[in-house]
Amino acid sequence: MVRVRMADVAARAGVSTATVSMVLNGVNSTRISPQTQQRVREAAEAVGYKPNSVARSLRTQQTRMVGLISDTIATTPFAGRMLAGANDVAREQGHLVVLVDTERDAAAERQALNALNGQRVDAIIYACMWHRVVEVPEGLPEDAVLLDCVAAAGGRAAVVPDERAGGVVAVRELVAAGHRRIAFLDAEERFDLVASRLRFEGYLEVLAEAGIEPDPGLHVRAEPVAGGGREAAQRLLTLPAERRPTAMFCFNDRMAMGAYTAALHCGLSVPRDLSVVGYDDQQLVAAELDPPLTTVALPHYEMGRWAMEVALGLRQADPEVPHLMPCPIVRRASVSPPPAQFSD
Amino acid sequence: MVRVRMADVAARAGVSTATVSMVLNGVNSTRISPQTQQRVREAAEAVGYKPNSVARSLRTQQTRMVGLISDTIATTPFAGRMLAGANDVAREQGHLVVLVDTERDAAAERQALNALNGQRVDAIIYACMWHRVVEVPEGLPEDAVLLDCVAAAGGRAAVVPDERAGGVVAVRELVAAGHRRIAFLDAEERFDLVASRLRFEGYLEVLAEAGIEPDPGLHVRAEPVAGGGREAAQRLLTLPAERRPTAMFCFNDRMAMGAYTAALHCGLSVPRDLSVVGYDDQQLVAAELDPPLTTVALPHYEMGRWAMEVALGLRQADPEVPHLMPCPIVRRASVSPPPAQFSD
DNA sequence: ATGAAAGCGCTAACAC
DNA sequence: GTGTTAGCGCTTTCAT
Repeated sequence: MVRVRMADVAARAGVSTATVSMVLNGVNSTRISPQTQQRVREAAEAVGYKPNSVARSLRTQQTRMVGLISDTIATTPFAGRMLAGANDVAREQGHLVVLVDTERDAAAERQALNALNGQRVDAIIYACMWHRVVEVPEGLPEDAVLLDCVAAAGGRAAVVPDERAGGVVAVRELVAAGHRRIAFLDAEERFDLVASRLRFEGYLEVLAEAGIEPDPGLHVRAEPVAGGGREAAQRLLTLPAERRPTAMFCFNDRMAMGAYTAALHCGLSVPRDLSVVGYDDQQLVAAELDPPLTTVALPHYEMGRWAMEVALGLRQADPEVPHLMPCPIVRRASVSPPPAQFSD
Repeated sequence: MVRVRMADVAARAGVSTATVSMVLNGVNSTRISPQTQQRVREAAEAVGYKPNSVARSLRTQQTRMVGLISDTIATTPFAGRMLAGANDVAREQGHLVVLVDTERDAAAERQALNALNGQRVDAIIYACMWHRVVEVPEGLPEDAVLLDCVAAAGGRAAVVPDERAGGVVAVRELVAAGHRRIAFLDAEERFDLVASRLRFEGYLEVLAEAGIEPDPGLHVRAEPVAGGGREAAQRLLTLPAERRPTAMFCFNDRMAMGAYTAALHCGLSVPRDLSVVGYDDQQLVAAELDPPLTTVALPHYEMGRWAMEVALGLRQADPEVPHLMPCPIVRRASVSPPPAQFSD
């Protein structure tokens, strides 16, 4: 790669580098005659000039790069859409994103921050791959924005899914279909999932508004994977008829997948005998189940965009209150009215 | 952020910036007295000096950043492990990865290349989210490395999964269990998947080595999603007993998921009545099926590492022949010997 | 309407 | 053993 500098363009156009800089950046362009501008552009084209952003950054003190520190891009398939959202905004704004995966290792986080600060990125986003409360690493700049997590200490711009509203919309879907015995297949408490508590609140809220007395026996917990969902659903489905649920709201799509299996094993058909709503809208899963799963989508793409917009100053954020991103329901085919004998 | 420069450290330590530079970079360190070194380090610490990589890059002509251009991080959950592999190597080498998602748009690719070249990244990786033959974008540097794709025109360092060997290992697993009527649930030709042809070759190879005459009726095609797998499996399972397969090798895990459903609907149990092997080892899916799916893993992490190693010059690559990364089989619980009446 | 020149913060050849 | 100095390639103020 032959290196051609601004001086080469200047020489060829018979002007100074200052003029070339102004023309090419469209700065003070009124002050430079159209003819000169034309000449400069032609010269740049002719010599194949490509600006050197490193030099530019050194001079201007901004790099047009934003650092994105994430735990575990590796181990969840959710990362993609978050990165995509952040990346799209960055591109629209002529910025680049520098990605660092720290796998939640404190040393790696420190190293990442150093590297990013060293490269003088214009902003930093600190992302988690699932909704959490985090102790932010020491040295994370004040104006870093948190993506899919909130700071334990507070005081940070942050965006997380509106899990409570998601729980509400999920359970309302079931109530609207006529269900009254609605189970919540929750994650076990040991996983300490903030989403768990919030979605449960949403569940309770809808029962209350529908005048349904919550049945503690319908709030069951298991490991938030298919096996857990299966086992929990199994327990529920072997209950005596009058205590058995006609619908299940599952903590995530994997548990819903397990609920499908349990139903099948009990000779029940979804949604005819049992309605199911999941959470996550997991790629390549929710839509592929049989029947396709009605679920609540985690707004990863939108959160990614939001975080980048705040990072780039395109949008204001209140550091005191995390932004709650709506979780839209995705209607597919796993909900129908309850079997006749259970309707009101 | 107060900016403290090398000159500040030099002043405080009572030495020149050259000395500071040498000490802090460990260059020519023999030539500088231990006392001075000590003094410099203390001064750096005291004033909170953080090197400015931008200035360093300008001077040294290397940025310790590598660009990773990818189509669609957004739409597949496979991206993560590839990024993780690349990222890990980069970190080990003190490099940062600059990620650009172009969504396979030519204009975006051009823009990305410009931006990356402008930032003077030390290397470029061009990644696809599934195995393809691509027309590389004009302007992609000669020494860019291709990840999960090969260049139509050839002549590029590239790494892709060894799909043929993957097909072999999958089908051997079935043959070893005693199966002789093994179906291949393939993707339809219109999807134009290079993996499809290759895995089929592996399938045929194993049949040949086992002395099994391939039955064209057992090579069926469908859309490579759960619905397609289900439908294809359905067709196969309604065949007369003597022509029915006892095992299915599925193009991907989603098709295998569909095959499970079909089996269930026919009152067949996996693996007792039907053995199934998938492909991809899709995260949060293969292991969650019931029974957990035996499948062939796509070596995304390893390919990501390989590409980064080549990009950073840690490893040589022959640009004439793409590197084939092994696809290991992941044994779970979907394979067993065929039902007694079908054994030899 | 354009040019000269001073840096941005660092490294490395050369001097002493 | 350590300092001087000349850039890396660009932007921007100040002169003309």
